Amino acid sequence: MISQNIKVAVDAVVFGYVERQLQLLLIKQKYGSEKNKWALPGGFVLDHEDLDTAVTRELKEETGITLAYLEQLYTFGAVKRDNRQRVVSIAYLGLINPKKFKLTASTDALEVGWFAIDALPPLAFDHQEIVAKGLERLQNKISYKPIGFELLNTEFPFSNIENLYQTILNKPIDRRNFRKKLMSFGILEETDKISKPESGRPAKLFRFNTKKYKALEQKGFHFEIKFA
Amino acid sequence: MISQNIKVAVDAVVFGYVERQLQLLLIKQKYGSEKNKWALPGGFVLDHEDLDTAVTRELKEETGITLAYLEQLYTFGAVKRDNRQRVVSIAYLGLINPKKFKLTASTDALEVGWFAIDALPPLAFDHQEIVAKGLERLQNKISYKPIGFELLNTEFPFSNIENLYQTILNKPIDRRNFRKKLMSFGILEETDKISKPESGRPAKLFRFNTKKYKALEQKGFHFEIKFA
DNA sequence: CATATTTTGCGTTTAAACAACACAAAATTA
DNA sequence: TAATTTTGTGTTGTTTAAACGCAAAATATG
Repeated sequence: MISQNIKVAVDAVVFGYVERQLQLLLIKQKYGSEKNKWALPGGFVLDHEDLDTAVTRELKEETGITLAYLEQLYTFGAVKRDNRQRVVSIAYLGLINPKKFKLTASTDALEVGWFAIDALPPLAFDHQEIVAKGLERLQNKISYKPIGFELLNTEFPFSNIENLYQTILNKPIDRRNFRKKLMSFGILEETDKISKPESGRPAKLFRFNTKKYKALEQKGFHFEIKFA
Repeated sequence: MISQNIKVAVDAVVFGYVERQLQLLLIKQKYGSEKNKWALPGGFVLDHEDLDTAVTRELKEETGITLAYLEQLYTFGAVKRDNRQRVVSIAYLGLINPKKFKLTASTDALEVGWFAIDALPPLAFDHQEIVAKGLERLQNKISYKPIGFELLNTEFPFSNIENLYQTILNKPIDRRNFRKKLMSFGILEETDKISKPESGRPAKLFRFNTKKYKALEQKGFHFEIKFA
């Protein structure tokens, strides 16, 4: 067998959405050459664990969070991306509603925090590039997969999903056409509850019906939202 | 630093298109537990080389081929995907016109060959899964990126690209609508040459204008072909 | 208490894109 | 000379997208 000296790591680009802001989960490095810099949660893969298991474990350890949505993003393997040694990192994209977990820094991390995506601190290694890739994936994917709901409460006023799309895509969309289109899919069900907003008129609460979506998908249905 | 015993490899899912058939490039393993089984070209990454460099090198070494198109596909890292030891493999998707290279097996490969995608031999490791992922990516991507041309000659009759789409998507498409749509983009230019078919009427030869496409893309143009 | 403000919740009209479909002309083969 | 294969256009009805306007329900304001 060949002799090879490459380490394998995983990193997670985890997005949250709070108060009309897209946020990114970061930790402050405790050790290493990039000590005290903010970085993506992640770490080395154990010999006996699968890649997604490794991300899940690291996230739990470093931030206390368990994701609602996780998918492999891209693998970063440039020779000099880490100056200490050769590290190939498999990046994952994760989504979570930040309200569902309290952040708890621990083992490898001094601090943990949510940062507005458009006001990130300087990041360690090539993590800026990884985040860019993650954001790009998210922006593309919400147009053809209903993953945006992972970022919201189970029950939400329609304006929430509408604002979420505008925030993530960073452009205005027509409320009326958006609502018509989304409702036409039949994957949102109306609850009998009403929101109590801080200002303005109360709104019906909706719920994303995962079962219905899966069933439709099975029948060849293809979620897709286009924007003017 | 953590002690870790994982090897990093790359594998290539390389597609070719010949005579209305989608083909896959395979090599017959010379060594190892999967000796004499067919497998994807690939191998271990050297400590000092980037991932895409590694794929390119391995492909050249094992098959003599240099790709026209290459993109990262997905990373496969299940603990037991290789029974000898832990190997994480970054898979790449490649496209080439098989006519452009003569296959030359060498160092690590007993034989090299093109196989019709719907008549593959049993594959080593989890390579079947990797191929499935590659095919899925190809099928999706030709709908929104003009990568199909990488599989054709520089100059080709229109029916070639039309048949290519039907073959890859494995379903019939309406010739008239397809042609109208594709021509409307203005990224195909007509040459003054005429094909000499083996049967039927001669046809104008077209050429994909990469420059024009890149320019349009810059201006926000989005290649997309939908099918009835 | 009346009025302004915010936000919700529809609905219409026009333009563009898609889907479905037919037939004649240019070559080769029989 | 006729049959076969393949090319190369159209047209029309249907669906979807784009661009709009406005009234009602609540809260905030003076």
